[in-house]
Amino acid sequence: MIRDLIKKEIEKAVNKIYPEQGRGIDIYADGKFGDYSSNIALAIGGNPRENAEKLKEKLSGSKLFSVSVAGLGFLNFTLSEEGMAEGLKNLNAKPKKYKEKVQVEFISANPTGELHIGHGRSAFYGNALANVLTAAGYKVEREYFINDSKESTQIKELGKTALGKGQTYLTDNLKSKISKLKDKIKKSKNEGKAGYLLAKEIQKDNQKFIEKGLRIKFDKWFSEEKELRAKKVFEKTLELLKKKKLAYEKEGALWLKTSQFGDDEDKVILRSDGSVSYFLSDIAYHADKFKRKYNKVIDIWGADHHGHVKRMMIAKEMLKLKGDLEILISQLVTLKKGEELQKLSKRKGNVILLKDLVDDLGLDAVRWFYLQKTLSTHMEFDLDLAKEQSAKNPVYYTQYACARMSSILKKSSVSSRQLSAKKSEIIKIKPVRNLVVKLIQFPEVIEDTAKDYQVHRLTTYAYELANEFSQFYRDVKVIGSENEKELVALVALTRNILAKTLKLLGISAPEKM
RNA sequence: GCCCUCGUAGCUCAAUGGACAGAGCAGUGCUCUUCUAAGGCAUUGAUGUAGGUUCGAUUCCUACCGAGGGCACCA
Repeated sequence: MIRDLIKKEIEKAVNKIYPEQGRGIDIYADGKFGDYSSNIALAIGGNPRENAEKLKEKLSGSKLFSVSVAGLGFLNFTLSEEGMAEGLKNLNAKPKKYKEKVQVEFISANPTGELHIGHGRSAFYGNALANVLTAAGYKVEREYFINDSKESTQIKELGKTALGKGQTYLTDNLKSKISKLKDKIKKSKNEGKAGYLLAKEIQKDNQKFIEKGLRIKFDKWFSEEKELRAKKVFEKTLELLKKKKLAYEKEGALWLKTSQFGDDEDKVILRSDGSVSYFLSDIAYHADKFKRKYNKVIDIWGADHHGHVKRMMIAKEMLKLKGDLEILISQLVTLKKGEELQKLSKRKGNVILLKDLVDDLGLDAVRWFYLQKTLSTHMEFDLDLAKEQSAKNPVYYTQYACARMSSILKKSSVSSRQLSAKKSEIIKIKPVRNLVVKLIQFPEVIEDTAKDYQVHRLTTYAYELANEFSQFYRDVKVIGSENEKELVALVALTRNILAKTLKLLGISAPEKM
């Protein structure tokens, strides 16, 4: 990565001039003042401007860039042709491979109904994050947890509804499922069993929607009933906790001493009727996950579960589970009351289904709509607004650029070859240079995003790349140019990188629009 | 009451403690005999309030105000 190479050179210079200076080098791509900038001279202490001048002198021998000092003492780097050639070479290099196994668990919606707009966030984000981690070289597994234990309260509630003893979760859709399963439900002896039967059907539909409708593939669909309850993982986990003397009985229930580890109060793991609480189930689930030897487990939870994060971390500590656990909180999507929503609320109990949104706006637009925002943004969801925005969604601008590139590639009769910035005439053209600089940033974007999980950076990058291309498109005629061969190679490369970026987001890169 | 998020332009969102706070949409004014005008150019416009730390704060800390969420033997 060109950024790393510059960083190394800066480090060398700093170590020589300021050997006592131990801190890390800050460098960032910033098109405003140079291709890359660093504020290291400000961080060293003393006179920043003088520091910068000294560093500049040391760095000015580099083949990769030229340096200038600006403002308070910022170092600005402008890539040379050799520097750009180096950057382009990196684009074709095989990505690093890490041994680390990472699991991303997301959506995990209860099998009691269809996915709504809140689930969309976790769905698209989790999928894109898993894609980015894969691209960064990690071994990634995607998992979906199905809360289908016959013992769980909600499955029992669902069972009651199935048996005609309740109304919970009842929708038209559910009614027809119940009538289809009528005979089987009759035979089931209790609410848990009836609920489980029904949950299986609901889950089947949800899985189909996720795979076909949302185009998200999971490596494992983890059934709480089959993998935990039936295999007695709950009991085993309980034994372990008891052995560690972390559980005690009170008022007929079994409690976990979480307060000893910093929680506000202890929590129930076994209810007085002997059933397993959600907390114990989750502890058992995470014990199972870490037994599968992931170096890192990433959970994406809704904000309504955030209070549970601390407890989960405590439980992990108690069981001394090996590996990192990161729990990301996806802020809730709240509904804005509008005319459109009033209508929907009558029909569907104030819930907008993700399926309806995708049907209305199209998968690509919906994906972009969600992925543009950080996970921590409080989204206020207004269907009218979403509809209005989808028509003007920057995703179309980005895709349009793809279509234009395809069109050029189709029309040109020269065969493209690999692009090199060295010995190249076209790199002297400003819009070409700008485009190349943006292309070079691609691996950096992947690296940064794999590190901080800010997936929305990719939408920004895709848009910026499309924007650079649009300016190039306006100013540089490819077909018929004396440099057509090189320009075609540049367009092909740009298309490749833009399509890759979109693919990571789960968005299509159309040939024409 | 306690805890967690979040308050940025008219609207929806960006911004590793750094330079002049960026985009899109909306508004205003230009621009189509063009490799796709779903385009391009210009322009108006913002950090909730009050302090603190720092050479430098949208970012970190404190208080307040406002929005959402959580404080179960629900998940």
